Amino acid sequence: MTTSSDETRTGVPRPRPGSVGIKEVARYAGVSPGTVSNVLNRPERVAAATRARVEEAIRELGFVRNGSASTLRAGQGRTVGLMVLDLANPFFTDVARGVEDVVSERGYAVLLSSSGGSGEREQRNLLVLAEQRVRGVLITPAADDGEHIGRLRERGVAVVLLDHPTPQANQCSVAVDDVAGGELAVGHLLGQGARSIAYVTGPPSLRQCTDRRRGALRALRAAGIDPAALRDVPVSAMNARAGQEAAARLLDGPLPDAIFCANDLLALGVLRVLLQAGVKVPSDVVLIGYDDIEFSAAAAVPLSSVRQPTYQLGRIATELLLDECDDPAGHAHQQVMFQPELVVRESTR
Amino acid sequence: MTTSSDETRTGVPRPRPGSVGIKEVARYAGVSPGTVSNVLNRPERVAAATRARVEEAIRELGFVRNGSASTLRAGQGRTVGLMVLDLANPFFTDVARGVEDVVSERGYAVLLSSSGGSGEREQRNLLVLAEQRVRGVLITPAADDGEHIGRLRERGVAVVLLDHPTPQANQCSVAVDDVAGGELAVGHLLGQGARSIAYVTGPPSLRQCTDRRRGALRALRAAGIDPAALRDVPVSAMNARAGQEAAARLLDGPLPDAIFCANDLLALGVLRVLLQAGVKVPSDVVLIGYDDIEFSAAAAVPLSSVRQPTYQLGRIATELLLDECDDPAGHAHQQVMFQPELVVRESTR
DNA sequence: CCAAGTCATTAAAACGTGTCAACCCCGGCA
DNA sequence: TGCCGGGGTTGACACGTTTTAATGACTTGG
Repeated sequence: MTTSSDETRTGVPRPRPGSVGIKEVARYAGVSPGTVSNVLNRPERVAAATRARVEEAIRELGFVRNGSASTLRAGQGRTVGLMVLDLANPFFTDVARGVEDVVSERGYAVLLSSSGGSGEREQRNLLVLAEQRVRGVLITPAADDGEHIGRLRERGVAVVLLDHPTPQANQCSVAVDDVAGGELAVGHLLGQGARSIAYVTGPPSLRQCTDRRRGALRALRAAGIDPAALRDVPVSAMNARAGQEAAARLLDGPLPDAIFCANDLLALGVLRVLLQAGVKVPSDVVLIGYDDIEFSAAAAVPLSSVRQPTYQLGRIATELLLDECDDPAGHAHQQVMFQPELVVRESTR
Repeated sequence: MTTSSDETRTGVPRPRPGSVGIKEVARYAGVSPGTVSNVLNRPERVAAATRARVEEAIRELGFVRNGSASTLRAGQGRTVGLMVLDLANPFFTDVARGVEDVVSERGYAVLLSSSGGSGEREQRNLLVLAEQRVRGVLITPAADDGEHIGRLRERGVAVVLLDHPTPQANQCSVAVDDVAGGELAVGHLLGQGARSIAYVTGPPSLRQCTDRRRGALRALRAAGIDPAALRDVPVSAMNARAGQEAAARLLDGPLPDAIFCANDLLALGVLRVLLQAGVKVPSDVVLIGYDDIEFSAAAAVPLSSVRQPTYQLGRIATELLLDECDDPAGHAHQQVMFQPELVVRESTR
């Protein structure tokens, strides 16, 4: 043993960190590079004593495996892509939390991307993910065509649709029944005596919006009410500001009995403007949102909403994805569909 | 020109997508692999005609560059890591939005990681980032020691501290003055007549919490009030649930005049329990949070808070990071410090 | 004591790209 | 005509790892 910090007990000079590769580790431990690789990837194949020596060398030299080289040679890496619609929406960040937790547990890494609802940006970012050779992609599609998503799968990238059901049996999907959710919401509004309902909704290209609308109509039909009782109030984004604009437009004409917002961010924006205008919720208008984000319960008037198992959505989707990645042969595609749950609070009482 | 979709006009069979590399493109375009690489990396060096032919081949074959090989050979890739404290906190998701926007604009990709405030998890995830050979890391440190962060930098990874000031001139940091923020908040509370103040705060390992506390004490001192007027109410997490627990504890004893929460999530939790217990805000207690997240304005009692330029924080930090990555030599480290802003709403009026 | 295994280790060949020195072609100049 | 120069292009090697077939040492059963 020497006390010099630059020399090992075998007299091999220690390379500067960053340039230390499997070879240096091998030399330091007195084995071949192949053995070091075995220690990293199939520890059971190497004798306990040598393994210990190699691990010691790894620690001593501060070796960290070069993921690029590994991915290149092995043909597959340990990263997955996550493409969401909107990072500012707690719904998606809750999903992302679930994703990140699972991914981190299994030693993977997650490449984050946001399409912002734009098909073009989605496509551009998917290209970046493809270049990075992600093993799989979790995606809430912005444009419905499934064009470039299909291409991804052809390239051998596992894809799980996130918050997006699919009838096709050749892929996994995890979603919540938005039609049922819309029906729950509007059914509840009707039960509270509402007869005219405004539906504040994002662009029709978003499946979530149209599905919730279909559910709303179904509830009306079930109650024997003219579907015309549902009036669309389209907005261009799904955030609180858009909700404020929607409310301003609503205040221009005669108020409906009830307002159903396609998500809670919209509802919070609507609520704010209504209260400022002196409209009482729920006595003048009843209001319900969707997603049941954490903040809805704490709103000026606690918001009724439709709850989705958001965090679980992210977890399950990621588990499906990684299962497919880790064992593509023995993997059976699943289409998971959760049922939403009505949460009644002051805004509809 | 032939009509077959499997053959090109030159009769070269088209390889299946996924296995098409720079070589296949080269053969298809009738050039050497080196030229294709030049088209990708230094287009100006190749004649317009050949460049067009290569680009055509790329499009035709659906070639996607293998990022791993590229990174391996070039020694550096086009990904950066983002390590946040808590994905469920809108503060960090706003920051993440700024990061993602810039990163996406510049053709980079972002590896997302969350430490959840745990130094151990932070270290584990940093290792994954190092393996992926990220070019840089944006990090809000969970453990203050700067131990493994230093190691990262030694490895040649650019590091920008996010929401974390540093006195050291050898690195970039972007932060908001938390001491000033704490002073603003408590100064305002004192101005409203408060003489006893509870400070609901997370673990002392979080710099944000201790800095805001220092600011609070400074405000007390400036007003000539005994610092003992500030009572700590420590909680183990920085979310709404922890806020609820803190409020429950507060309700056990005599209520203070005012409550200062280390962030808005805590404040929203506190507010909820107070209202349920019949405590009136602001007449019985005044309440102020920190961060001014979007939802604070829409709370049951609109919440006073301390606003930070969150999205900008993410943008600027990323720009600094990428500038350093793209030109390490000509890069001058900067320590950016934003000033927070008091936002007064009903909860303190 | 030998044949047949078993187990641990090794050497060498890939993986797909970037880089760099060498090379070729063509026009201009002496 | 010969030479020079420079833009365009090429070929081959290197990056750090995984993998496979082969080698060697050691055990076991006959």
